[in-house]
Amino acid sequence: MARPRQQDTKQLLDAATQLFWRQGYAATGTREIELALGLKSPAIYHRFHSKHGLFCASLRHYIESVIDWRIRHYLDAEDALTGLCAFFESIPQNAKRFQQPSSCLLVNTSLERASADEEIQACLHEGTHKIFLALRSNLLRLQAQHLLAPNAEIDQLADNLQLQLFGLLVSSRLNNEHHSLADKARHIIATLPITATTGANE
Amino acid sequence: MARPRQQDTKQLLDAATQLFWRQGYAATGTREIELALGLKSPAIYHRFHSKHGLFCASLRHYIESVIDWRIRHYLDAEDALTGLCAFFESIPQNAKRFQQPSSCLLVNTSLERASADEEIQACLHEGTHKIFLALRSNLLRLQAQHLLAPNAEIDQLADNLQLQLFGLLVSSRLNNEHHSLADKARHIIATLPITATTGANE
DNA sequence: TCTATTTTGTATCAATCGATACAAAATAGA
DNA sequence: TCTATTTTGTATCGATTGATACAAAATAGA
Repeated sequence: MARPRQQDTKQLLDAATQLFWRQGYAATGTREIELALGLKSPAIYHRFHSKHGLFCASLRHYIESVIDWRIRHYLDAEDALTGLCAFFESIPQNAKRFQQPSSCLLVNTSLERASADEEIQACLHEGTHKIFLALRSNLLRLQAQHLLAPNAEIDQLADNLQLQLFGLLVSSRLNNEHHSLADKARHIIATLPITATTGANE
Repeated sequence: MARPRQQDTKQLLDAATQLFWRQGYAATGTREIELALGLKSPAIYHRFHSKHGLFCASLRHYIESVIDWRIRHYLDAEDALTGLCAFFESIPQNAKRFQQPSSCLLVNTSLERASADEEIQACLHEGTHKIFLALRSNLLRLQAQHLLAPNAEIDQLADNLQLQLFGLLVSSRLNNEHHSLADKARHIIATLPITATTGANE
């Protein structure tokens, strides 16, 4: 009943997300978006209303693809401890593999837009809360396996792991090599209050 | 021998730094800069050559004013432990006092400009290295006072404290209130490998 | 007082910004 | 085949971007 779309929405959001992730919101112009998406601006505005709308859709897409994948693949992995370690170690690994350290779109956005509107803030809150819950759930599983002290304060610990995660992501964009990213990630894992090591790590 | 300046460079850089700190580089326009500095653009360009030049000067000014002041006032304080605690606690305190959590210009910039030019990268590296050295020096003093385990790996510890500092600054712009900023700061301090408490904290 | 020097404001530049009016293109159902 | 519906491209909008040519303003030294 209508002309078919040349590119489906997923393809478009993949490209837009990459762009915003690398360059930020303000530094990314509409002409550049046209090139990356392979569509002229009227077609883009027809689907997303505005640059702001495209950005919000990209944020949501980032959470549903990148964040959710990382949670499923690492933090929710069958072996909780191995998964948690791999979660942190994947950051220096990715920075090395893809050369260009792209940090995390949520972290980048939260620092770029101090006075961000409510829609963006809601996205950021949703994404970071998902990470917090996944870390928390992972730690609870560790505790159930008696790998974590039974009196450990899981919520505080999860919150602090997220803090260190953010720090690691910031560091990944500074190529401050007094200590390598991998060392930083290793230190985060090494200082976890693990009571015994029956599993994979060390 | 010449017309005197209406505003000295320090005043100008104070204003410009505030602006870039709050809004980032790309989102800050020249008209807005004119208003904040109280000078028309030709006068600004006469002194700083370009927006990029003004930004670099602001970065350096930020390091020499904000960063150096915080190091001197907190990390280099006579009582090393009290100073270190106050250093981390000042972040939630400032976020509360000034309402608008402005994070840190170095952290903001490192995330905004992935492909930043060498001049900016050099500023970022200098600033973050200063912080690292100050943390390291503080920890060495703690160790000399036998407040830290004699076998503690100071360099790794300082690096990790900087990581957590970055995380705290990111969190200060997300008003993620699952745990308050103050709780996060308190947790950082509480997990320091302090061997004894002769001094101020707890 | 006059001149050399520096700082500042007026006015404006081309380029790009985000966004849109409008019509051509491309399909599904009648 | 024709029509209703949706997607896309051409062309372009006014506004704003970073930046500059030029002259007026304001001092110090001669």
